[in-house]
Amino acid sequence: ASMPLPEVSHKRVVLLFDCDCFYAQCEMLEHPEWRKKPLAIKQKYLVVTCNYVARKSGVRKLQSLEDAKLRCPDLIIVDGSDLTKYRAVSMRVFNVLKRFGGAAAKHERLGMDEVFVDVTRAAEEDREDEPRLMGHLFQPDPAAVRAARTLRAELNFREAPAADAKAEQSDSGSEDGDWVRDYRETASPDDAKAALADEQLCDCGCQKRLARASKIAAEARMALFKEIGLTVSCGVSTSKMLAKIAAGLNKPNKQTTLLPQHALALVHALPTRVIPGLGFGVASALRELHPPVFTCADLAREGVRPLERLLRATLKSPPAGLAKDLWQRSLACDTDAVKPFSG
DNA sequence: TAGGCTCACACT
DNA sequence: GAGTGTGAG
Repeated sequence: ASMPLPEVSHKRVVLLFDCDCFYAQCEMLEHPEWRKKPLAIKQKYLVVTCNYVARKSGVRKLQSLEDAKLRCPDLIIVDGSDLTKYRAVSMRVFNVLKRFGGAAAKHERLGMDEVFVDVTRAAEEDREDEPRLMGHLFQPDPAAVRAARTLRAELNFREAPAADAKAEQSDSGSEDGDWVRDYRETASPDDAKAALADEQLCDCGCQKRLARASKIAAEARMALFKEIGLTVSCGVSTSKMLAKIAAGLNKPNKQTTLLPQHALALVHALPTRVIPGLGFGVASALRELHPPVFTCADLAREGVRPLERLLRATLKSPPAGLAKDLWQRSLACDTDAVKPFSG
């Protein structure tokens, strides 16, 4: 190991709110009669998004209109090239979310349909002894846990959650029944038990902070539904990357918590494209390598120096430090801060 | 040296 | 597609 291995503290708590099929939901707000019908939003000749009824028929994002109509002859198609309506709803979403996480929270917009919220401070406040975890908890299977352990050992990478000074201080499921379950109940008994299993406890207090954050997430999602009528998926974890990946695990209209001690078991087998900042170009170049680099574990084993060479060969002018950042993220370590007022 | 501009690239 | 944001130069 030639490069300093990533430092992982679990002190931050980051939420990612991701509006389900955003443009389609905006249209359904104006046309409730479309809610139970297959609906696609087009720009030029492409379906840019579609509701979950349409997805059941095989309609997909960025599919040609032709394909979509073949798969779903009764598809309702709306032109979405005028974005003004969507921008307005997007700002309403952002303004609702700004009320959550307390005065110290930071909110960052990503495109029109995603918002990161750093709720570290609110999650630290110790007003509830045993906060209940809301929504889903990601649980790696034993094989994935073993694979992550092997990868860590290979790279001599020790997770060091020994808290630093700061942390130490302290379906379209839009039917009503679904709502009550997802917002009002805690995680399933199995999830809750797993969260408290001795071997999975981390002594820095991240479980409690994430559980508190999961409650904030549930309250915010409830507010978005009541005040705007939108369903969102949410990821709860300790970095932007992990929150984003977590949000994708249960969709639509669900929230998922990812404990940092489970992150590598989830990330190691995923394609390199899950790493923020690693786009189509770099991912393709990585696959051309011999042996090819497909997964985050492949990239982690590759190391920083080879990645630097590949970036120089692939990109016109690779930003300084990009190789190191991407490599650290391949080990589920993402230090990118939530940047406030990005919208 | 600070700003403004374009470009490539990534993100939705 | 229809944008926005970022870093390099």
